Amino acid sequence: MSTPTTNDSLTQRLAGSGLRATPQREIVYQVLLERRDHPTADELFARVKTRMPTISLATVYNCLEALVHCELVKQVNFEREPTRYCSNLTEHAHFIDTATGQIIDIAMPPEYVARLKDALPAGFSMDDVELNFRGSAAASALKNPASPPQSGLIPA
Amino acid sequence: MSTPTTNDSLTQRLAGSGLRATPQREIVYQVLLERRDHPTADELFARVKTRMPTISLATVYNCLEALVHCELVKQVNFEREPTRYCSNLTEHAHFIDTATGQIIDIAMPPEYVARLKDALPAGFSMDDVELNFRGSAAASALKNPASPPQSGLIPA
DNA sequence: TCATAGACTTGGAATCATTCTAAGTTCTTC
DNA sequence: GAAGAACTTAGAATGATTCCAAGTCTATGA
Repeated sequence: MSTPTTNDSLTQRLAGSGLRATPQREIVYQVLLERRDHPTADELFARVKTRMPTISLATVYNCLEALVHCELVKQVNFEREPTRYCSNLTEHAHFIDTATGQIIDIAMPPEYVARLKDALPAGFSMDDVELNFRGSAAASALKNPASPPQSGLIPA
Repeated sequence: MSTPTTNDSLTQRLAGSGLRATPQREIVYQVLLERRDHPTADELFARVKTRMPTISLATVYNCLEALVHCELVKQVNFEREPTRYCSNLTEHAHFIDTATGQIIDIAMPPEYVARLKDALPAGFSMDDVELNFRGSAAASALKNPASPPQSGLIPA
């Protein structure tokens, strides 16, 4: 069972960049949406293969490139680890739990981003921010990151 | 002509981690201090070789590892580009000028870091932040980043 | 409906930053 | 000054990602 709405918007988005909606691209996107962790291309490849055993790793990379190109997916990098892929398109920071390696999205409301931007010295105009926290998250926060925001950032 | 103060502190710092101050480590550190851009291991290798032609790339990596270990140098990563090395130990953000690729340090005063920390939702305790801006910097800012801070961040 | 061209997929080779390895060199210490 | 540890070195190995060449699919238009 597929989700026509999602697939339609996928098709449209791809078409908007002059790209086609192929079964491979649909599955890769679908699988990425299903678990909102931050898989690497390799992990995604393993997940996708269970449903489409003939797909190749090169194709997973190609599909991800297409999805990134039409802005349905974002790439996330920490240190020099393998690139991770993220289907959360809202503006957000990342919290990396150093104990578990788990990556948690932390929503950044527009005011917060604006505040970051305002903090830049004169002469700098930014069009993108990247904010990564590293530390330890309470088990409750890891499982159910829904505590109320304190002053700007919102658990996602 | 060497800077005894710097070398002494280098020796002490290394000793503190049970490491020796070798000529290779001294030169690599020296070269890193001389130009406060953010060179890659390869770029650093090229600069160091002019003074010590026999040094190997592996040694440059080893020296950098030692310097990072004893916290005299920090590693900086953007996307999946080669790791860059930074001798600025004060807390700072990075601004990447998308036109030139130039990386500019933007000092983050302790209050600013505290503010970032406070913004985290309950249940998260951070011990490290990474803040990267991407955009375009005025030529004046690139050459002489000394304009007064507006609301928290300070050009470094 | 069929031919054609362009877009996609695929497996394997190539790339490139970084790490590993094994051998030789240099300190330290006793 | 000998033994052992710490370092350096060149080159091989690794691993994520990209490239390449060949084959397959799909939209178009005669």
